[in-house]
Amino acid sequence: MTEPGSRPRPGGRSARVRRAVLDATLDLLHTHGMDGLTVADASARAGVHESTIYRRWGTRENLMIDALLEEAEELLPIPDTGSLRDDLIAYLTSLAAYLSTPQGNAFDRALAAAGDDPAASQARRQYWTTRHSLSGEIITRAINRGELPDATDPRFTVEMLVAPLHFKVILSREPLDPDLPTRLVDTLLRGLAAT
Amino acid sequence: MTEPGSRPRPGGRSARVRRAVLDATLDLLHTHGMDGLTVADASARAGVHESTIYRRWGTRENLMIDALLEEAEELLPIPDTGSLRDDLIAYLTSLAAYLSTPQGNAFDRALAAAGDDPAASQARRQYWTTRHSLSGEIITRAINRGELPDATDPRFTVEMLVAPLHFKVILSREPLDPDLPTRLVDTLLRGLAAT
DNA sequence: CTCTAAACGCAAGTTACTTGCATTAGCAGT
DNA sequence: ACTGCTAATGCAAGTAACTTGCGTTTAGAG
Repeated sequence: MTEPGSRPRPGGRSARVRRAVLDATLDLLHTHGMDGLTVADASARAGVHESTIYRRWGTRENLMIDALLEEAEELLPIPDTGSLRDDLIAYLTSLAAYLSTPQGNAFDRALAAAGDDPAASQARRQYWTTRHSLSGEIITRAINRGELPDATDPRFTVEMLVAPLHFKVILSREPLDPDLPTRLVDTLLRGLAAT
Repeated sequence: MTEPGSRPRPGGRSARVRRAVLDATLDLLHTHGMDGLTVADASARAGVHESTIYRRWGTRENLMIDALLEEAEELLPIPDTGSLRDDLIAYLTSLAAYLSTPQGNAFDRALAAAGDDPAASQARRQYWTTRHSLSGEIITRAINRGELPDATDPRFTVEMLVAPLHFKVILSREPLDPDLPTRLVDTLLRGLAAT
């Protein structure tokens, strides 16, 4: 055996069940929306018992997060226009568009509503780690082009820009204004005092 | 009668019940934390039936929000030091301190987890309206002192600063670094390009 | 081909939340 | 004060969400 003590079983039935459940969950999310998703429905559609889902994912929120994770990755490509300002505006615009869809909205709110159990914590860590490393490239490239000081913190900078979008989606529940990305980027680049 | 059709009954029993329930809820939040609060416990401690709470508040989250609303107001005073930078840093510091307490943390997460029912929507609107009008004064005063351009949008500006704090509390679940307020304020005031 | 244990199905149980109905108690008008 | 009206509450039964113990299946190692 390769691993002493535990024998994970990634291929075979587990993988089949996982895919079936995630596909069923995505289907239901697309048709009924985030509030219309129940674990019972998802299990029935996946041809799997309800308790299987609860055992693997723990809560409804964790299931939603896992199902929407893959989708989110590919819907948020990292632009590379050669200009820091354009890169940032493009990135924030696609993020705003995603967060305005039912799926993106559901993903953000599920991530916010999920608890601190191990499954949710790991999903959170995984998502933000890959997201930060991807979006951080925009900043790193700008530093290499000489557009930003060497000491610029990629993660801190990106968070200052994306946080207001998430804030409106999750906390104040306001629609995202189309020119919000541009305002955010220009304000941060120029500083407040500039006219 | 003053209002045709409906007769509100603000004084008397309703008010007594409301106070008793909110006090019981706050007590339980302080002792058991946000996850330890159940509607059954709160109702028992308030000497009120469980269904009364569900009828008045609808959900556990709405009850938590309502109970923590008053507390939040007085814990976030608006500083007036005469300097924009100092005002902002002081404000963000007190906000960060509040969000780091179990109560502040619970309040933010309850606000994020609450749904879109009328009760929750109204609580949200009320909270952010008063909060924005209060914190907006920092910006307005700075404009009047000539520290900022006349066209500066108070609400937009404050949101750019507070959003990263809420983001870490709700979405990434990271602790708030003590010098985060200073970094945020200085970055926004000077702009990214500055060294 | 056999053996083992992780993953699953099943069913019963617990907890959270909802709802219809009878009762209580503010408030208005006398 | 006294009386009638009705919103707000208590009570109890019901529904739905979630959990758990146990027997069964099945992927994978030897």
